Amino acid sequence: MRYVFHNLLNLLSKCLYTSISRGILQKGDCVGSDDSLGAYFEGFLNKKSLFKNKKVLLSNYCPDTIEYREEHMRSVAQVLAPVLKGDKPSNLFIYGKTGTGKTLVVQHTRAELERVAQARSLPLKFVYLNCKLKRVADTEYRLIAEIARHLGKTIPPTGLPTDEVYNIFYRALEHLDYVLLLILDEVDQLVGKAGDELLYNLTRINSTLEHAQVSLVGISNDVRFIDYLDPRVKSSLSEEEVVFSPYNALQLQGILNTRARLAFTTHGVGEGVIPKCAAIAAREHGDARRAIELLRVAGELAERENHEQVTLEHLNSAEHTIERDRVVDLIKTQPLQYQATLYAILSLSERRDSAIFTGDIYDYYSTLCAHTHMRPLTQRRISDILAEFDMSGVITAKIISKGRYGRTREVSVSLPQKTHHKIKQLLSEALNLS
DNA sequence: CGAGATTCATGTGAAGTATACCTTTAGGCTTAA
DNA sequence: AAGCCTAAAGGTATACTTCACATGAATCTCGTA
Repeated sequence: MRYVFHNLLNLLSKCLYTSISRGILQKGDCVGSDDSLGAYFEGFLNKKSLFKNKKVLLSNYCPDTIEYREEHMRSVAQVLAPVLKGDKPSNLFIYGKTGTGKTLVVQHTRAELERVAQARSLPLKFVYLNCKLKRVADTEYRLIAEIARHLGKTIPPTGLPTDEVYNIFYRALEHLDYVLLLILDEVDQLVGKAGDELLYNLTRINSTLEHAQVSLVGISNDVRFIDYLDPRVKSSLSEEEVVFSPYNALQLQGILNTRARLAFTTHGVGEGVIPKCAAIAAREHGDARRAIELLRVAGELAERENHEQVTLEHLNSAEHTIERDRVVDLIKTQPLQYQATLYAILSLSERRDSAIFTGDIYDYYSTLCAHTHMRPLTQRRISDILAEFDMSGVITAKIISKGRYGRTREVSVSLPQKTHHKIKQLLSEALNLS
């Protein structure tokens, strides 16, 4: 009971936070005294909005048709279709860089299947999980527990033996008597942390189940990921494969145009904004999600400044805001010790131009801990934390040997200067530094 | 001069520990017959 | 006697620590030309 409550609280604070970072509530938005507040709201309501329908530009929006992905849709649908006849479809594996429409295509197919299945009351159940989410689905126990929760079981966050969780999961499945389609987004992250035994277990489930059937849909950003797997897992997981290639600038433009038409008022978007937006995203390996986000943030900026149109300037400032928001989101949710480590790295990196090594970071971190009366973690642990930051892309760490002078990680921050400052400030607040 | 040994600072794996949480069980208390 | 509550016992996952060994190129050493 207590942890249910806890989860709820967590969820609430997350919601609040995301609305702030998305610019729905702006920290600086408050106006003068209470008297003027009413007037402000009136004005806000009367103000003509640039947006016709902003939802279209949010990252969780699912369009009716997905442009330039018809073939992929068809392949995915082909693989999953047998589910409608109550057969177990082949396991499916999907690769592609971020923002190439993988998740979108899968979600879309899933929604369609669900619709058809519901209309004919077919025994079909989907579970979609993003394995990257920290403290949700990043270990074997948590993943299985999370799936079981989707099947209507309550599982404590810790305390049960893992086999027991498996058993609960099996029983829930048998009970359901369904075909279960398990969609694991960003599996590479999971396997990196929890090993591939977990996937092996999942692929083997069917042989122990009598009534229910499970099919896996794995989604990965890393194309080489499949090579690291145990051959047994590899062969059964990728019975079918679909590869998503990045969008080119022209396609991005097409996508943006469609969305913009839905989202903005007729003359809401200025000349050349969309091509520029597409160009920026194409430069970053054709990430459509970013392109759309960019457009949205630019629109929000324009609106806040009471502009009639989104202009190129808005686009430019949006580019900075976005990168920051992404990293801020990531960092805000990190545990305190991680934040302290990152703060140490940032401080060191602005203090000097030469490379930073693990030892320096640890020294700085230690004094930082002494300052804030935190119990410092050991160097061993910091080493692991650095490796994790490297994985998530906030820093770049390369293990180098300095010969006589030992072996270490050569760390550099992969953030633009402007972001760098903001983040550091944010961290110093979080750490209660003055 | 060059091959091999040495060295340093830290990477990395394995095992151990603390903490938070779970279920089960046993004992004590209350209640109703 | 049955039912309920509580605390203790016994168990697990996770984050972290401790211990011990692995790494790999710059540097040192020493034999040789």
